[in-house]
Amino acid sequence: MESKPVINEFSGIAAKGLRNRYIGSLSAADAGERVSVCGWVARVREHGEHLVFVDVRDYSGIVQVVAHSSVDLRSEYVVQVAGLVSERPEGTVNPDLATGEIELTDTEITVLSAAEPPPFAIQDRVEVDEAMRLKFRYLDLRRDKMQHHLRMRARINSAIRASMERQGFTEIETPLLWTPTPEGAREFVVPSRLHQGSTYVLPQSPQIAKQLLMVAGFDRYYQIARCLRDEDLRADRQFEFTQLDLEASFVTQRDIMDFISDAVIAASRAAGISATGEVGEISWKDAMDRFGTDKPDMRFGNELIDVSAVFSNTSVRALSAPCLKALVAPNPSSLTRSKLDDLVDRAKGLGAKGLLWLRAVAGSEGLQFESPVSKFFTADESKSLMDVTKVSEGDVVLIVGDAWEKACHVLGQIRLELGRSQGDPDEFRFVWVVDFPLFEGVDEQGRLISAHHPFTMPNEEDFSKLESDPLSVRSQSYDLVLNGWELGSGSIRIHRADIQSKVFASLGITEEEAGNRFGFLLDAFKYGAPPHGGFAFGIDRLAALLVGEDNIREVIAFPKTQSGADVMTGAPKEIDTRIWDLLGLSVKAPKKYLA
RNA sequence: GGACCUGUGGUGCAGCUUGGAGUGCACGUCGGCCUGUCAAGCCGAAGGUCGCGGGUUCAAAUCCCGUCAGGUCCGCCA
Repeated sequence: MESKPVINEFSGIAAKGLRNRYIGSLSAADAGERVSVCGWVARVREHGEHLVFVDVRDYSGIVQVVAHSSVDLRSEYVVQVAGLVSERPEGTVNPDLATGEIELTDTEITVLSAAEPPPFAIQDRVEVDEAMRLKFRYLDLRRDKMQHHLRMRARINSAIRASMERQGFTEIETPLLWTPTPEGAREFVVPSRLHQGSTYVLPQSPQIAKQLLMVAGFDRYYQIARCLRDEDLRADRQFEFTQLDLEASFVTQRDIMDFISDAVIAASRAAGISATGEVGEISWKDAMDRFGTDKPDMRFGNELIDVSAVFSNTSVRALSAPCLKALVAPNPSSLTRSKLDDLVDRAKGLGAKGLLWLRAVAGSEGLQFESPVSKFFTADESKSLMDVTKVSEGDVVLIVGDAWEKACHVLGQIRLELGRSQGDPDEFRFVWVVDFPLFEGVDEQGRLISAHHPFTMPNEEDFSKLESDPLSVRSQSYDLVLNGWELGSGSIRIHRADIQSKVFASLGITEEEAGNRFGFLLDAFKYGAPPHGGFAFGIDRLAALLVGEDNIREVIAFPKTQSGADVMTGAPKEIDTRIWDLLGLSVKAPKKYLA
């Protein structure tokens, strides 16, 4: 994508010291003025010793500097150039350059710092291996694209802060050295020197701290917070990430959703995206039914269709399943036999027993299905399948039969795979996913598992089912999704001891266990806890999507590789035995040296 | 823990299917020429542990096994 420089409004006056202008601010209107700029040599074009062009770059732009004697300048030298802004001679204007109407003449060039040839060209158009980019991140970041992305991210942050402040939120910092909680994601452990054998952990989120702030009476708290999770990395996941974290008291779910919607729309505007429209809304059940995922990409259709009823009396074994989901594939002509076989493998890889495909072709008696299984269909089944899927000639229908959630999930993944190219990269479809189940299932010991966390308030209409039918209880929790990426989630919290006890009981958490794990929070709730709820969304993800990237590394200055290494610093590194001693720890032989 | 893709002068790539001398392209670097270029142009030169280790073979960048690094995904993760 094209990256335009993000020039802060005050650029023009901010230039001081060794320069009085930013390069991108120069234009024909400045002709005749002597200016001083600083930057890096982007390119030297020497036409003999009497005419040399030097392109000098700062983050805001590039300008052509003219010299009439040989210069000892190479790429990436850091220079200060004093010169006269001059309109270019007739016929030499460069329309591809923002400063293409002018050049600096009568110049005095000072080398502030010489530079070795860089290991790769500092140009957007040069693709560089990821490991190389990360090893020389300071050079990678010098490129226009990365300059643009990080400066845009700063603007997004700023817009989010402004939105929060406008809505009456107070920014409060919470500890990085937190207490271990035997919950969910793996925590980064920080051994204590003063309390040997004990540790702090780095927070996975400020969840508990912000609820305590509610008890404390800070009724609208927010923080742009670093969070850390020791889980395997992905394109949208780093160990460290940044969230807009907020919590508010005396509010409903709707209030929280409005606060957040305001912030993300403001962030989008800051990123130059105006056409976001309203934030949509869909229930979790609908999202699963129609898109096969709780984070639907709603930029394109091809929704899943329930065809269970069509084959309720089928003799085909593959179709005898609790739930049958169908998808009319986009671009059916591209689905060759081998592509279809790949899809079958993909479906199996996702845990499905199989994937049936049927192609609608013109036959002697109108449209008919062509497929390895279609001959086992009754005429009624064929007809009814055509009706419900609304196929026309050439279409391919894909069917997965399984338990409801599995069938939805598998076909939802296939939908994404086939439809991804249909999503308009310039469209931003924010959507709230609401009415999540309170429990996502049961563990090996038959205990219910929290879908969000154990303080999530059940939907009031479902209170009565907590004991009788807990899996059908909906929670007051909500996710924000953008173009198929989960940006974040939140919930209204339980602030009443009686409801909390019931939920703990459902989760198989005893009073004693609850006390051990969350004692200080439960204690706090005894002293007057306001009804409260909150939300947190990933700014890395939001920023990546808003600048058109599909990997959050592109909006993080110094990210880790997928194996969690920093190839620039070499972290993580083994440390000296003395440091372990100081912490009262010893280390077994590193795993890689064990047989 | 698992699946797949990638690794070849400083950079990006081709070569690998079907083994035959480190072969090729573009950029960069170094030297020379060049007074209006802007991814300047022209001429010339230097630059290689084909990620690493092992195997097969008369012969391996190429085939096989292992391993390391980077990436995408599953598991994991809100």
